Parts: sequence; C-alpha cells; structure tokens
Amino acid sequence: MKHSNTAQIKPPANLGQFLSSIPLFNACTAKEIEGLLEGAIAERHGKGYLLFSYGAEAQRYYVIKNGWVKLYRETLDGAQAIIDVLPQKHIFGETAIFEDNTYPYSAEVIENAEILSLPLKKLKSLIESNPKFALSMLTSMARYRRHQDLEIEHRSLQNAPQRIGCFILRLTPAHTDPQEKGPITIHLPYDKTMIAARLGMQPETFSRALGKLRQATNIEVKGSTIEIADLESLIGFTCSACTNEFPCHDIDCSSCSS
Amino acid sequence: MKHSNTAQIKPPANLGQFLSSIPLFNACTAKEIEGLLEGAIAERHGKGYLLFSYGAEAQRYYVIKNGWVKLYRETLDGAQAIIDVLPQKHIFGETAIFEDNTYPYSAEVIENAEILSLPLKKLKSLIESNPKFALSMLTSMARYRRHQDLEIEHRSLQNAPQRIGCFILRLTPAHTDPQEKGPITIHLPYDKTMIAARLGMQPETFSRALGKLRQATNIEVKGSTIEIADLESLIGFTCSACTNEFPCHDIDCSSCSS
DNA sequence: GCTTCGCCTTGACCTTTATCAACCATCCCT
DNA sequence: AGGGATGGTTGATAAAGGTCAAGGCGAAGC
Repeated sequence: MKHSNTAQIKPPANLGQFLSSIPLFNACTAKEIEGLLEGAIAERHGKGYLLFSYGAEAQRYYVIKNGWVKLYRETLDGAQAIIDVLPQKHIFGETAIFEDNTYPYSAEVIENAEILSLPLKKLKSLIESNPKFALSMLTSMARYRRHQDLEIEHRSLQNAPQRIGCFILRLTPAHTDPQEKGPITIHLPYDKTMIAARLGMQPETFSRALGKLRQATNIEVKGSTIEIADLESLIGFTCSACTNEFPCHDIDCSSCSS
Repeated sequence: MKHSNTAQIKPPANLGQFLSSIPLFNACTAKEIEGLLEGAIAERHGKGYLLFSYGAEAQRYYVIKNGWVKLYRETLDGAQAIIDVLPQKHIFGETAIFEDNTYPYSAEVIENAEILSLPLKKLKSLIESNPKFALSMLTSMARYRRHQDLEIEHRSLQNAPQRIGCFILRLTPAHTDPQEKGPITIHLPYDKTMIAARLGMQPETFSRALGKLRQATNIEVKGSTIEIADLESLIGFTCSACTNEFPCHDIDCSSCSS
C-alpha cells in the first residue's frame, strides 16, 4: 500500500499547553492537565492509518494535534457510513467511557496527522472528582449534539450543491463578515472524494454538484482552491435551505468533543 | 383548529416514583428527586400543542409521561427538519443549560400527551453538586449521541423501505428473539405522515415504500396495525444495510436524554 | 343517515442522485 | 520518458425519491 500505516514516536513537548488550549480542558488546573497527560503518547500517522476499530476494547482516547480523522462504521458488505470528519483540536473515542468500554465507531487518519492518545482512566477519574470538569464535558457533548442535529437537518433539507456550499462556507475564517466584498480564497482540507462521503454523496455527484454551485454563485474552482467572488450570493444560495443564519461555523463546534 | 392546543392542569401525584423510573434519575436519592420536583407542573396537551419554540428563553425542561413529542427546526420558508420524535420517559429541552439558555429546537406534541415540566435551575444545581448525577447525565447524553449517529448512518445507507423496516423492528418488544417464529403484531404509534417525516421522506414515498416492504417481507398492513409473519425475513431485508445487528432497539435509547 | 375533514393512497411525471464506464491529470517512481 | 498509482471529471443510463393532482376511506360531527 502506498499510504501505508506509518507511525513514529515523537518526543512529547508542550503537550500541556496544547491541551489547555482546547475548550474542554480550559478550566483545568496545571496539575489536572499533568494528571491527564500521564501515559500520553504522541504519534505521527500517514493517511489511511487505522487508529481503532468499532467494537474494540477502549483504553485510550485521542486528541488531534493536526491533520484530519474520519469516524465511521461499516456494514458487513463494506459500505461505510461516515459519522464525522474531525479537524485539529478535536477529541474522539472518549465516549467509550459511557458505553461498555468499547469504541462506538472506527477512526482512520485521512490526512497526515499528529495524534495524541491519552488513558481513559485518568479522564474518568477527573470527571468523577471534579464537578466543574464534568460540566465542561457536558457542555462539550451538548455542543456536539447540536452539531449532529444540524447534520441531520442538512441531509433532509439541502440538496447536493447546497450541502457543498455549506461545507465551503464553514471553511471561511470564523470572523468573516457576511457583507464581506472582496474575494475570499479557501482550500479544501482533504480529498474531494472524502468530502463527498462526508456530505453523504458519491464522488461523481460531488463533482457535478460543485459545477452547479459554481455556475449559481460565481465561485471559482481550481483544484482544491476555491475563490468566493460574491459571498452574499453563496450564502443566499446555500443557507436558504437551512435553519441557521450564516456565520454558523458549525455552531462553533471548535469546542466539541466527539 | 380541530386539534387545538388544549392544556389542562392535573394534580401532581406519584411524580417522584415516575421520575425515579427514568434511568437518568435512577441513582438519585428521594431527597434529590424531591428537589427536582419543586415547581413541577404536569399538563395534558392535545396533538399540535407547541411546547416551546426554537430560540425561546429556557427556564424549564420536560419529561414525557405518555404520548409523543416531536423536536424540529424550520427554515424561513416553512420547511421542517424533524430532529427526533420522542416516546414516553424521554427528557428534552434540558440541553438549554449548556447553550445560552435558549432551546436549540422547537417541540410539539403529536399524540395527546401528558407532559411534566421542571425547572432547569434545580437540574443544574444537582449536576453541579452531585458528581454521580453528572456522570449519569453524561452517560445519557452519550447514549443519545449514539442514537443520532445511527440516524445519520441510516440516512446514508438505507433506502426508504429499509428505513421503514428498521422503524418497525424497533417497535417490536425489546426482548423479541430474532428467531421468533409466530407472527408479531405491532401498532404504529403515530400518524404515517409523521413517521414519514421522522424518517426523512415524503408521505407518498412512505406509502409506496411500505408497499414494497410488504411485498418483500410478507408483513401485513391494515391501517396502523402491522403483522410480521416472518421476522427473519424482515430483519434480512432491513438490517443488511445497517452496521448494527438486529435487536438494536435504538441501542437501548430508553435511557437517553435529548 | 349523510357530510366533512384529516389522513392515506395512487397515478403520472419530473428532478435528483446513483451507477457504470471511460477517460484525463497529476504525482511519484525508476 | 514511461508506467502506474490515485484522484477527479464526464457521459450515458437507471433508479430512487419528490411533486402535483386526484380520489378513497374511515372516524367524528350534524
């Protein structure tokens, strides 16, 4: 295999600072962070690396330092359902605590990534000992829930070009003003095929739908670079089939746990 | 309007016992239950009664004593996205605590229902003061998350007849043996139109898809009564496009909060 | 009894998306 | 430069589901 499962150990450094920068751990003391980090492992993985499989026994949860990870499940005949595709700073695998200590989905690296893995045991004891942290955790889960609700909504109300438009809009910088005039340039963060799967459509449909979107909203597509000439037009086309107003940015899911 | 928004006050009685029977509150002491119930209101509402609207300020959360409630959001032009349809013993509206104290969806009664509403304040202080309860809450949210993940999966992998089949299977008693031979009779719990919306399809599609399902699996449909002659056949047809094995029953979502 | 209304079904037609197949572009490797 | 991945696009066709319009049917009301 080309994108084989390369994994290298990297000397842990500054991990505490990194963890603290994640909203879920915002309120943790230095001591607590230190506790969470006991037994931490930081690794670099190539595209295609399987972090864990659905149903496997869970001892660790994961934090993305950079890169992208997809969460999915698959049927007996190999069809995959993409549950989510996560960017840096996201946490995943931690819900195994609340199940029977097995992972409720599989997780695979889709863009070369640095991944931190931490013992679930420490997380669990922090939840149990610090009510404030439990509340953070709840807040984080509630955020994620809302993010998933939105996903369901998109699948029922938006068509393919609109789902792509929405995906693109959520890639614009978080502080973008809907009235913004000048052209905005964004880069697709991973393969188009993967984006298609993430949005619940076939690659062919994605390609064609992107074409329609281009025609309808004057965006320019060059490979994985997209230039939005007229933001308002894109918003008008996309968000008319959604219950949220523009600067939704996943309802700020930057602080989600998953 | 025919199904107008009737609401009657009902003398609260035995509410404590009812609350304790809900998994989320299982571990609560009698005293804690009593605290939660301070300011409780039990009401009966007719079909169509709007409990609260998306974005409204939230002071209370709700528990379904019986009947059915739909959670949804809508676009400016009136299209609704059904987020979920909840049966008795479910809790909803409680996530407002973790947002900005507004409801993240609208909630409407769809079958005459008895609904209990409780002050969010008391819930919040219980979470903060009792780490065990916070953990119950987390467990409950994690369950719900899984339930929503499954929903997304169904929408990407199952076609209309399969989604209906899955819906029917989840209505069979929880202890049903997949090998069960004798015919099983179930009743659709609410309008077919509503089920269609819940499953993300049009009423016409539902009607036709139910026809296909009937042909494919030898179920018998008479109004809202369905007789499953051959359970294995129904399972085979339905669950082949799903990552779960049969007795999924929403991964026992009886203990979800929403 | 008849009427009415809400709910459900059916038919005809159209749009959207999936599927199958071929082809192109790019990058990488040697 | 050539060969082979990989990823993306395009065309033809089919299937699934949505839309519009009409009609059936049963429960509730008169």
